[in-house]
Amino acid sequence: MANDKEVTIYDIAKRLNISPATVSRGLQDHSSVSKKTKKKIFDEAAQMGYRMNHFARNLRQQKTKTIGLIVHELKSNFITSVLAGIEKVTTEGGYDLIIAHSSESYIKEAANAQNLFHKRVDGLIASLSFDTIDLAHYKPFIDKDIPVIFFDRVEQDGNSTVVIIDNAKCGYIATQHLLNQGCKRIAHITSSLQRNVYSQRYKGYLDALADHGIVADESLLLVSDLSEEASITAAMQVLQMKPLPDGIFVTNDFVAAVCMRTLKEHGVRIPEDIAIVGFNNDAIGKLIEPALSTINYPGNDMGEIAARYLINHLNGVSRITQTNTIVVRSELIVRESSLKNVQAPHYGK
Amino acid sequence: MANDKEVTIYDIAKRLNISPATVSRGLQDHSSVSKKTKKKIFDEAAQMGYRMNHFARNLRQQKTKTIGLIVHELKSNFITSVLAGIEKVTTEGGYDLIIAHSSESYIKEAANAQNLFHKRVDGLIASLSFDTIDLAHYKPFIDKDIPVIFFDRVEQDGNSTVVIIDNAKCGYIATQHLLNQGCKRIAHITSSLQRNVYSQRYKGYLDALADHGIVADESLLLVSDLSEEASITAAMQVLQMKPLPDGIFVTNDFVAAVCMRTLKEHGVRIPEDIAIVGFNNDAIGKLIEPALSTINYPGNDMGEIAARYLINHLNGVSRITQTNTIVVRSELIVRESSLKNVQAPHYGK
DNA sequence: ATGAAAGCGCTAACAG
DNA sequence: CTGTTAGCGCTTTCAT
Repeated sequence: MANDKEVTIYDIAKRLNISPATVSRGLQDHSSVSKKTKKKIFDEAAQMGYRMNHFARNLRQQKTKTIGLIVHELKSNFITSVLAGIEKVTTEGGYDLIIAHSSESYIKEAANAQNLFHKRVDGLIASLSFDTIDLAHYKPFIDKDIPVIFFDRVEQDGNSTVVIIDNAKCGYIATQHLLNQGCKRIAHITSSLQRNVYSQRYKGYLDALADHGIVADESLLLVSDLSEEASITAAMQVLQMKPLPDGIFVTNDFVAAVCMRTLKEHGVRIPEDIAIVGFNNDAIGKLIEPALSTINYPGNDMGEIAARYLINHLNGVSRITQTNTIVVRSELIVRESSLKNVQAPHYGK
Repeated sequence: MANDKEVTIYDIAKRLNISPATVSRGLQDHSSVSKKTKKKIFDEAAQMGYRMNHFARNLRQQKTKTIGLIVHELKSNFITSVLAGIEKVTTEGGYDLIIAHSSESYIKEAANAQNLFHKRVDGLIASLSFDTIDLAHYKPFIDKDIPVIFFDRVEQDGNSTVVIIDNAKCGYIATQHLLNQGCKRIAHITSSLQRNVYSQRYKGYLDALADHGIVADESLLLVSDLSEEASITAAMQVLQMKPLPDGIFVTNDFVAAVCMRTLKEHGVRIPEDIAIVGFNNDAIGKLIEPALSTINYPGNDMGEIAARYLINHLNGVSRITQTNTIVVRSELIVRESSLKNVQAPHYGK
């Protein structure tokens, strides 16, 4: 039975001796169709194995019921969590999701944006690449009133709706925690300061130092990409520092884990010699030794929130422009890697 | 300029004083349109900001240019790799990807399959859930000649095209490696033996034992889900075993890492007391101590291969039915967690 | 090499 | 509450 003709509303209409319009309305549960006919329609549709043709509908309605997602990288715990959250909400809302990833490249990001624009997504969710320097490639969406929501890595120009955490605050509390542990000389390993997430965390770090009357030392700032190699390099640079730092705030748990390994291989004791705080609360944090203190923030929720806002906007439930910045909760999780003088607690286990 | 009317081929045709049909052909680079007109068409299209309406095209052609993907879980390093591979190939091929995840539930998997069927995907790629016991929900696809490719977690009934690794061989070499290290009493921590991947690995484990003249001890087999809690429980069960095993083959790196942590907390030395081999080559393997020996296999490639086969089939380049089983390479990576008596090498670093 | 015309399946005025 | 009708934008015979 491979090549059955598809069943259309006309076929249903014919069998029931009613008009296709009524079938269409019935299928949409339109209020102006009698219960009886509706039931007949649904039964017949099920019986005949009817499947809606979304293309005809979309063509007619000029809607795609599709949301585009642009991420900088798929192979990331954080992004995967966000994705899961988005997928949940969009599926519930009856939207399809087209995913594009830019591998941290501005060029690819722009190409993806263009592609999704041509595919006519109803809305877009995006997180920026490392080297994305402007938002020009999103302009076609803005011009056509297609809503765009950025999350995590965003440009805070006040013109776009963004879902973020308070990165400055996180940087502050992470650094403050290290200071409270008695650290006096705290290094910061991070990534491109062009991206808000990293520059804000850096700002929080600087503010915390300042509030503790410590003059920031630029040579303690290490910028790199987030690869394993770069992380090893960063750790080696730390080892060269004289005097050695007594604390490091790292912008990413994976990088922190690699650094810790490298430092330990060179005889550095953690946290006694150097205390470490990471960022993201990845699963590895609880598996390495000592367990990694980190900043926890809910990727899943961020995805759900971004998607929910977008869909509400599309459904006319709420207007996006009214809420420009959504800040999601975040918190410090203290584990052994940063506890200099106290008995290790068992948070987050 | 938010509400410009969309540019259609009619608009282009009017401006150029040619017929829409010619524009359509020109845009498709059809051979029966002169170079000159083609150029004019392309220029005008670009100039006017024309975007193809995929719905009209799909409606007309009765194709969706969309591929469905059903996975058991998104938050998995392996799945993410596969996804990245699939995304790459489908994007290159001009296909959209609709992703659905079943959270390891047969019910949800079936619902997702139905949904994608109604959305009329041109093809489907799927990996089965834990408790999926039959393939009935894929029957509508088969009946309509919609190609389905399974990967990793599959049902090898000989009727479907599958992309897999040789799990039995992997189980064999992992176990053999432990035996070669002098292990005599090897436990196996795995998951639902209903799924091919786990049952095959178990088979490999049994075969290796048999080939070394060791009688398998059922009490050394621990089946659980792959959660952190279950992994701790499994480790505790190992600790109860008398005598203690001297090796464990674990079906998943994360589970292995959690087990290792738990065992170490209870004073077990690894690899001296118990040698451990994991599976998947996750990033954590290189970050925990001792570094985890594991089986490496290429998720990315599996994704690319599955997607490529599907697309080739859809494009009529090759017929799927001719190649029923594609086995992807896999290998043992030896690290410190399994090296009982030799100096630790630095493989896989 | 180009044009005319029909139709993919659905929805939304409008009319009753 | 139901039917009639037109049209969304594209492709594709069939003609020329």
